[in-house]
Amino acid sequence: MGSTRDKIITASNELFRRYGYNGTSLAQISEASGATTGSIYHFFPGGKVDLGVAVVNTTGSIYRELFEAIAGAAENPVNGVYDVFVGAAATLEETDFIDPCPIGTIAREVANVSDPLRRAAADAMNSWIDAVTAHLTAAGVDDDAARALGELSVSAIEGGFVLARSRRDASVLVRSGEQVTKLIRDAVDAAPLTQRSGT
Amino acid sequence: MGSTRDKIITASNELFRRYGYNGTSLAQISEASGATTGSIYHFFPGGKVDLGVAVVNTTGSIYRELFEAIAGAAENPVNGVYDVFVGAAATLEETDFIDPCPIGTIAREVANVSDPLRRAAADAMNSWIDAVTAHLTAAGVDDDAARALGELSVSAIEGGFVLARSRRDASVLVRSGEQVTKLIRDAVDAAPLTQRSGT
DNA sequence: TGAGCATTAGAGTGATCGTTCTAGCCGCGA
DNA sequence: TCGCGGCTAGAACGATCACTCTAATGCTCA
Repeated sequence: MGSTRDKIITASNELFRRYGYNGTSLAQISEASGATTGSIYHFFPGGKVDLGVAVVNTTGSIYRELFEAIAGAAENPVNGVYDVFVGAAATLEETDFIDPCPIGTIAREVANVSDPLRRAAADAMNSWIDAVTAHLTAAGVDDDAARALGELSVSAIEGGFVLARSRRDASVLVRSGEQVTKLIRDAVDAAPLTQRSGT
Repeated sequence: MGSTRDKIITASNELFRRYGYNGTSLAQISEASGATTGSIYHFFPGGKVDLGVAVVNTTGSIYRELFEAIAGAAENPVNGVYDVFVGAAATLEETDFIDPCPIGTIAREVANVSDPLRRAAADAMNSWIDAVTAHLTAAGVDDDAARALGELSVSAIEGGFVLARSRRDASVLVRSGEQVTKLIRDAVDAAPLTQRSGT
């Protein structure tokens, strides 16, 4: 079920990443998804904004799950976030520097114009920060410190995308990941031993 | 001289920050600047891209000088970058969360579409990183470490703008500034005493 | 004053924008 | 077989897009 709807969201996601939100037309989305204008407005009665919100919500959930999968597979809690930076850099190079994240682009374009889109973007990024915070508190870091590191991680990745795509060189993400990891290591080392988990 | 040209660039800068690059029309720029279409194409024969490049170059220089002014006025080398984060947060709140930086927005929108704009954005951000690097090496930090911290600073600020504007809460910039400052303090403390300058 | 040129004025171009609308298709329950 | 509602098809709408073009203006320097 929802196959046409899914195709519309998937096509929009890719187009937004490549051309931005305002830079993508519904005609492009129609052609790329194989859905007609009628279908798009059937599933997204609010038009382009409705569609944008759906893309942001969907991508937000996917990336949160991706973070949890990567961080969960890390050999130790300190390296979980670093692995995400490295993975993002690899993705960027493999896709010829297409934006890996439509949310940051949409947020910057329309944060002052569309409240629904702004809120959806905030919710998505907050959910990532929640995930990083949970990951670090599980390693014994206190909540405030963990959250500050989560915010820095998300900011550094989103900002790193801008820098990496402009330069057409993703290595900055790896270097920023190393810097953030230093802070995470210090925070984990400072945690009371009794609260630490993991190896 | 260049008064009309300047007005066009200033108006475009403000509109790009508020509505994005693709979200701003030449008609809006014409009205906001008081210049006619003819004048815009007289000064920017390449049209919107030409204008965008000029906005990026101009803003890039201004922000580089602003960083140097703020960092130079800091009471010690460690706090220079932190003061920039705090200043950015204050600006964001004073302007009702209008994007302080048109360059990040333009870069994300058109990095895969317009090479001149992509390169101009890269040049601007690289010049900021050069400035941070120079600031830190003057405090004795070795060049590679200083550059990595410069890259993280610019990424964290650009990414922080996305997060702060979506949340309509600029405090994340202050917290990220604190985290980055920890790394800078460690780097300065690790520098050989003979190379340190400042108090 | 008058020639020459940078600049401004603004109507007009075809293309494309997001959106609306009506007609028809399809599969399923009775 | 019929009817109905979810879904699709795609033409059409007015608005607006980036851009072009021809004239006219105003400033400078002789």
